[in-house]
Amino acid sequence: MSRWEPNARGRLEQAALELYSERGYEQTTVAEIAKRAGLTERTFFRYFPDKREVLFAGAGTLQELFVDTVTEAPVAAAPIDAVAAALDAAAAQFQGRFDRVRRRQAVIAANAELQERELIKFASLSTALSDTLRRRGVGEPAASLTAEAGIAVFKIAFERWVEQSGDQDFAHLIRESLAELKAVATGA
Amino acid sequence: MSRWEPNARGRLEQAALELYSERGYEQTTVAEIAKRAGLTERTFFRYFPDKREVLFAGAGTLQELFVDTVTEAPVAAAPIDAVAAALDAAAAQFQGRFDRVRRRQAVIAANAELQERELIKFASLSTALSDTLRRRGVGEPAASLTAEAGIAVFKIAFERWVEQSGDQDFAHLIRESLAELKAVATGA
DNA sequence: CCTTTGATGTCAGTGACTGACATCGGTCCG
DNA sequence: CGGACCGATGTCAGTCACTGACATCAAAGG
Repeated sequence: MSRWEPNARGRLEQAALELYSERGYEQTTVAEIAKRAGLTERTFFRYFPDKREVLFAGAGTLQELFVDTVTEAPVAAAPIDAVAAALDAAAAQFQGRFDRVRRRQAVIAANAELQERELIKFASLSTALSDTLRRRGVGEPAASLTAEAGIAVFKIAFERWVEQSGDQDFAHLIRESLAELKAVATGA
Repeated sequence: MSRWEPNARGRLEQAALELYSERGYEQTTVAEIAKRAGLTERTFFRYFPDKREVLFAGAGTLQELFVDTVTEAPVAAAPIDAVAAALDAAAAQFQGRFDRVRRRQAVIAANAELQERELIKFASLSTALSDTLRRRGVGEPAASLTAEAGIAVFKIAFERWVEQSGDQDFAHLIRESLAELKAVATGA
């Protein structure tokens, strides 16, 4: 028998999401999160660098998925299409977890600090995407612009997906937004 | 004779930029900023809601400029061209202040928290732009996508402008980036 | 059996930020 | 003129996010 309950990190994430949902992000102290997870405040900060990051554990995985998908796209694929493939792959990841994603998003939508953190995660995604495109031979500023445009499409499709009741396909919303971007960019 | 030195807000902004430049954002305490401005910490927080915001005083003005320029664009102008006009107007605002802008940007580039704040300012700009476009009759998701794409162009042109020695025209970099976005979006 | 290791706890800080209240030139009104 | 009021600032005490230093102790390994 081990000395401690297993999965401390997961318990902290769970407790944080619950408390942020119940009483709001600002009204929750780290000590309370730790207590609900059966740990101390100090231990919380051993797993997460700050109070916000506990909501963004999945960001690293998502970024890897983006990078891998772009890397593995056909050499002949245009940059924007390689990025589109990555967005589709990401959509598939989210598809099954609608309820949890939505709860998390409601917490973020209610607090500006959390929105800042979300934005920097998107920015990091964009940078990673841009780097990957450059490794495929895309120049600047094309790589950065393609990455930013792709993330914009993702953000807007994601918003729309979360807002509605869950019947619309995320991947479909992404394709729609991408088509709209192409139309809009050419001055339609 | 008035009871206090005038322009407390301006003195705080100046002191903050100096100190953030000299020893870095994290190594500077709000008490130090206030002291250099001849005020107390408490007064700092009466002018700025937090330690970061003191660097972003101009954001409101910039947003007004964006919104006004888009509002006044010819009715016949395509959404992306109305946004392009706003970017040009913004470029003109920055053009003369290269040194100060660059110093500020160096501070922001050195600290993740400040980057988060900058990102949420850009996001706010994007939302304002999107709202303005919708008021011009542009639908969704076209309005949001046009706004996001426009901000992406601005961000990337801005980066390039700040990185180089100041001889390249900001407005020119914006036009270049916008052209590149159009090319990239269509799958070039 | 003893040593080492790793996850956790304890404790004492620092600094951002807030609420409540005090201060005191300037201004305005009677 | 004089007192009431106002608004920018100061003072003070408190909360909470976050950090560094050190202690604890079951488990793993020799």
